[in-house]
Amino acid sequence: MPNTKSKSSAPKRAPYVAPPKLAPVLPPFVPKKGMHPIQLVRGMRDLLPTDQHYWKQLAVQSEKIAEEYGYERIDTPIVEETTLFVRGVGKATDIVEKELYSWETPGGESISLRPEGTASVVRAYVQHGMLNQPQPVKLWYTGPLFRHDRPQADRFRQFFTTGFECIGDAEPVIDAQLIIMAWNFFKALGIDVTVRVNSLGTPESRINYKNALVTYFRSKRHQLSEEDKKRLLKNPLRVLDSKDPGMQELKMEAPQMVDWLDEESKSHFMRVLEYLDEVGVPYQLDPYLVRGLDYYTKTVFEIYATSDDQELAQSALGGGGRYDGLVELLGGRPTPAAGFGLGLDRIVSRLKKKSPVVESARHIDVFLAQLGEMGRKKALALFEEFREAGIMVGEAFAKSSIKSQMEIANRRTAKWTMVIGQKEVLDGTAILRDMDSGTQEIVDVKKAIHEVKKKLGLV
RNA sequence: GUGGUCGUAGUUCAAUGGUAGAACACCGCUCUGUGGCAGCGGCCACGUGGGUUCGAUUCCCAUCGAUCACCCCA
Repeated sequence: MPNTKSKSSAPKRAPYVAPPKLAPVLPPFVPKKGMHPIQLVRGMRDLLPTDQHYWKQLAVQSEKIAEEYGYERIDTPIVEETTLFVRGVGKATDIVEKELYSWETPGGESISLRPEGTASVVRAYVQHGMLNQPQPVKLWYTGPLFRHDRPQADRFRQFFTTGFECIGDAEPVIDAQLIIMAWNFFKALGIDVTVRVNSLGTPESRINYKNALVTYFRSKRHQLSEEDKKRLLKNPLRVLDSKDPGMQELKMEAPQMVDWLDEESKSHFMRVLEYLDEVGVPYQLDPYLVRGLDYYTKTVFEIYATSDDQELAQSALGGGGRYDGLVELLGGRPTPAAGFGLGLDRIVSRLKKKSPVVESARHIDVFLAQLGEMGRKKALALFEEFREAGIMVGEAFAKSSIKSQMEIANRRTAKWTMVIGQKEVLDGTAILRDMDSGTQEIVDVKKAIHEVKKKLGLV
């Protein structure tokens, strides 16, 4: 090391460590016939350039809504300690029981790809002491989630969501405003949706209700299908959602959730609905709406595309609710909170169906066509000048025939094409062609930028 | 995770127990000096593995993937 005179304040140099031995050189990879083609891992997807503008639209809309309602962006890792989800989402939920991507690290920690966003945000809220900020703390995020489901149309193992979490206030107006936000999000995108709402009450009232439900259906056991008997054990509230035709009558007489809500939850729910009425956001009461995460309390809601056609609109575009117990569950002070998430993949899919036409070509002001090596050099340099002047330039420097360059200029709907060949370079000129009329003129190359600006009305 | 359907060029679709065609797209030429048109040419596929068969893209099995329902939700 030539560095002999080290400054006294400089930190001590770390002791020299020999670089690891290089791996033995492997023979070069030779493709063989019969090799299986490498393709996407099941449930994964590529977001192709042709679809990017839909995604961008959602990104813009998410940010806009967040700003309008005073939510601040937060990004949490896609990997968390497994315990976060086991505790937060609930051990017995499908999401944790069979859909979690978990593994053990070399260091022996059990970690998981996040299957939802709320737990991480609450973890961050607790860990960074956000309880010391003015309450409620309003946070939003967007990113990928992972669940090991069986894939289907609009159902992926990696999917993208945008979520909004409002932590630190118990008022029903919070719940209502979250629903209003979600409603406005879809309204701005021009997607017709139906909001379904329900109240699960406090954990205690929910348990009482569950027990009542189980008692009721047990007494009618002989009338239940095998499927529903299983459900009764696993998730009694789901029995009410059964499609079994024989169930319809039984359901009519089954205990209703509303009747088992504690007084506080009931009045909370009524007030949420009043607020929605006040703003004019339509909703459907859905007494069978249960969410797949244990942390929900009181208000829950889901958003579905309004199926105007025969398309099955059975998959929710978004959903959320209140989770008053979660902050405490994750080690924070008892803190009420509520939030919702939006399924971006499914929303993109709706947007695509709604307006499948795509205008792909990016806008360019002028296309630079070159001819011969001298022309190419000049055009390459000119491109930089245009770029620095803020003019959008198109080019195909790798092409040599003027014809193919004109074709590309045309395809990219350039209004102007500037042609520079050997002759022009020697003369210090350039040809400026109007692509609509086909007329062209010779301009001084030194004034080329000014000339183009003039044509574009920028000067 | 359970059950059903499906799997041919980049895309949309054909045909066939004797190894596959078209359209569009892409690349090139006609045309190193001018795009939208045209003509000509090129490129590219039977998801993978096994079985039956003289011979399989076709029939059978498995597998992978997609899709639908269940399930679940985003």
